[in-house]
Amino acid sequence: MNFSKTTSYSLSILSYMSINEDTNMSAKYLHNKLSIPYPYLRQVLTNLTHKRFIKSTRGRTGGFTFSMPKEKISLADIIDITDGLESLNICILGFNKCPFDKQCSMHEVWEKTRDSMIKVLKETSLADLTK
Amino acid sequence: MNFSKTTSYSLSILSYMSINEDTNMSAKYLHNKLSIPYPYLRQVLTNLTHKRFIKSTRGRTGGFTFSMPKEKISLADIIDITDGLESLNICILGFNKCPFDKQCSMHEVWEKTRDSMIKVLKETSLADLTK
DNA sequence: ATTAAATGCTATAGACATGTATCATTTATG
DNA sequence: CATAAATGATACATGTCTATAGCATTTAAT
Ligand code: FES
Ligand code: FES
Repeated sequence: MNFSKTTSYSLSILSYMSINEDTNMSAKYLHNKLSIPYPYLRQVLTNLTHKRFIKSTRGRTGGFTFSMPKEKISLADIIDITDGLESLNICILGFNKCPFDKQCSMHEVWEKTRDSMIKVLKETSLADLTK
Repeated sequence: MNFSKTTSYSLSILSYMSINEDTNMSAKYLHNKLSIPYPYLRQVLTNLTHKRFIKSTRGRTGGFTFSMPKEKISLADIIDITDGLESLNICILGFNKCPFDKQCSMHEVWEKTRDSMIKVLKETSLADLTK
């Protein structure tokens, strides 16, 4: 499993932005705050804009703001932009199919974990993070 | 986190071999049984030999056998050959450092999980897998 | 002896995720 | 209007993990 950088960056960005919902933040500003490589950050911001989580303003004082209430954005929603929660539906030891007929030795503990994680991801909104 | 292919293959190979501890198995045979790409499998087998988990016999009827009792090989030992258990010591959401002062929202559930997983990996030996 | 079939060794190729660069367009400011 | 500073869009570079290839060496079988 494990989430891609793009997903991590998306989470960082939106989490950080949710601190000040109504403030317009530029890519440059976010770059300084979050230490994400500037050109990569730009890409991710564009992507988040396309996916309608945030909206952009162009021009000299341009930047990004939320385009929907942060209560309505769950961490799962953000992960679904790129990796998707399905990326958790794999054998943690990396077997596509167990060499035995039964499940691998990590299956039980991993299955429980996965369920807990998905639950948390679905139930946690950006608004919750700042509480 | 998540384990590399090399680690998965190592686990598959040794798990499979542990079914018949005293049988000499060739790379070709294992390739047919485990569907691991032959040249990659060769690499991994060489590596496992260097690390003394198995020993090789060269020549026409050559192959690989365990060089230590399978009761003494834990899954953690195998993972330590390549990725190491330390690969689990990361933020599951991919933050190197939380953008907030506090831990990320997945921290608690992930920490518990990680502990459980490490426990299982350390306590499970190859011998246990065939019970 | 010769051949076939195995491992030892190591260099090279490919695929994919990550990161960079460039130019066009928009808009506030003076 | 001219400039500066922002986003839009997209192509390119880099790095890393995964996979392949090739030749040398060893040994059993004929
Ligand atoms: S078979 Fe490995 S986690 Fe389910
Ligand atoms: S800070 Fe994310 S798992 Fe600990």
